[in-house]
Amino acid sequence: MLDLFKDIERTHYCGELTEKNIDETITIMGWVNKRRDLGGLIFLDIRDVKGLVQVIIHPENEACFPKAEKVRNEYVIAVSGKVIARSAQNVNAQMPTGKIEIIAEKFWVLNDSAPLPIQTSEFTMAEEDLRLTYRYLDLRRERLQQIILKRHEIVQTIREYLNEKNFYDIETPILMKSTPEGARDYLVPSRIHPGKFFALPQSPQMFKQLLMISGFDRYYQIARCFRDEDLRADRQPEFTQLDVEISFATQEIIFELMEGLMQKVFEKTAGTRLVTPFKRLTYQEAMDRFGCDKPDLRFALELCHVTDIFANTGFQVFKGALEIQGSIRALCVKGGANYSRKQQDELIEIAKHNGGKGLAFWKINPAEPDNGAGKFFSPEEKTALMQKAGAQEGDLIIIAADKTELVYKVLAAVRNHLGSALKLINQDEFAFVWITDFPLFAQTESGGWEPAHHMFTLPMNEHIDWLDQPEKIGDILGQLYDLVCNGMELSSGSIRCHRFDIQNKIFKVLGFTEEDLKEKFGFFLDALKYGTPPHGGIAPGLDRLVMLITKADSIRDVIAFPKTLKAADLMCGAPSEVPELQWKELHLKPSDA
RNA sequence: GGGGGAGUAGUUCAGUUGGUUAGAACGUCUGCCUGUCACGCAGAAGGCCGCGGGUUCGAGUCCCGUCUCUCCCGCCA
Repeated sequence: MLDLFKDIERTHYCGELTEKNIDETITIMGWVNKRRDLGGLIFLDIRDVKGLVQVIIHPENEACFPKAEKVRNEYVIAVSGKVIARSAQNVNAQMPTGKIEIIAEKFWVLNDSAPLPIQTSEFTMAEEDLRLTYRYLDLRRERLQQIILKRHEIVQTIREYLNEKNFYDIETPILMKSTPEGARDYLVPSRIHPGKFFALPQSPQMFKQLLMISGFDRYYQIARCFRDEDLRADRQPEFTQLDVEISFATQEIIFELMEGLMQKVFEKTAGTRLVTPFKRLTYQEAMDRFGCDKPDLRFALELCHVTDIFANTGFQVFKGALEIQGSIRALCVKGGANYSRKQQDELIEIAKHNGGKGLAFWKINPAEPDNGAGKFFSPEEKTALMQKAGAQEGDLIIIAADKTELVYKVLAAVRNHLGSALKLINQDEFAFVWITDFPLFAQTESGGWEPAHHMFTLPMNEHIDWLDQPEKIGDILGQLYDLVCNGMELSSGSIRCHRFDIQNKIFKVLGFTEEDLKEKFGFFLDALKYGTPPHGGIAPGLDRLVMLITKADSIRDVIAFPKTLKAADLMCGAPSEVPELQWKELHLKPSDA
């Protein structure tokens, strides 16, 4: 019953046929998306990557009709026929090709199909595990096809832009040396070197810097990166970054380049004109106003600092925060005085979930001034609080008091929740903001220092001398910057440390011994000695960019073959066990566990 | 490592206080149907109720364990 595939030539894509093709005889190939058999007349919706078109098979056509009666959904067929206009009452306004249809003249069944284990219509969506097990079928879903094609478009636009700006696309190794940077490495055992391992790159960081030293002054790569950490809705173990590095770069040069890139990408692929230059916030400003370094600027709702107002408070919770040198900060919800107990409890849950102990609430209600935490506030405190928060009758004030770090975290989470709960967010907006002036180092629990972002960053010029002053280390700001959009960290970058002496000092602050340095970074420190140009770069996360543009809420939707939250590939069954012979060849022994 | 949600037909789900033969829709199969487009009508097949224990006269339902998917915290320079 199947026809051999020969001497058939596709002339058009289904989804690209329009009224311009009327009266043409064309040949399409694709999948039977839907069969509607009326007994004496059969309609087939044929699908290809460009879309759907309706084919009619009349019973008078004795060559086609018996075949069309036998086809089922997802059979692969080819049809030749004439494109005709649909009569007015038969136009389907929901369908892009709904004004035309094809009268079948020749009909080939190229392949059959077993009934699908998952439904791919827009009306039902299988559970995640099944979708991932049959990913190649889930990818037939219109929405996913559109995203994957959009991703292609975005990548093409990026390449076009960077090529125009004289950037070179250079590949860097996937098998590289394990280095003690942030995340856990994916390791690959070496057969030829017993007991030794390659690591998959967490990013091509060192290679791109080495390329600057070689003289390729403008580099980019659509680079796959690997991190063996726990997953999230926006985190996969392997993901893609647009890796960019520029010699003789300043922060301003990089900002301008990225603003131009985003503008072009959003204009071409999202149909949105972005306003540049983007807003800028220093890290400290972002923390003070929004409680986090990736604020969603699509809505206002800012934190306010009210520690001073409660310097002499009698309220135990606030007192406790003051005693541990913490702070008291507030959010003012306009018109929030009608917030129910249940809604307040919901916010408290969010606070607890983020490590907080709770929240204090006070509704601005002159008839009942002592509601909520208000009964612990003096009249002066109330006046000052209202003034500082810009609150008026009918508003709700939400207060967190704790270690400052925790207060930020809790209120940032509450703020984000309120943003969507109170529908303050314009879903069509893209609110870009640069976050700058990050601290270079962060204190570890044991009192040492670790890189706040990464260890190859140049401190602010005026802070370079502080590397020699232990008491100043925590105050050193780096030439670091993040590009944030709608509360999502889209890119991270920095001006790198091009001088051997400074880089060496940074490593010392981080507590590397001479031996460590030689062993882990010897080649890199060596390279810095041989004429390293000042340079810097940035690495936008491609997956997140695609999520943003396609409004996908899971990173799985923007990657053709993603992994589950446990970093497994359900379709091929990876990771998998391997024969004992392979263990031996790789000089590995099964663990006792 | 920790916390929440979910797991019942091929798929999405319902399943009351623990009580006869576990239901619906979609899909599949059969028949009818010449303008359908989530086609319609009539009928049929289809179940290890995730898995393993336990309580009980009796478990999809209660208890314990375990696996998987998912969301979040930790983690992710």
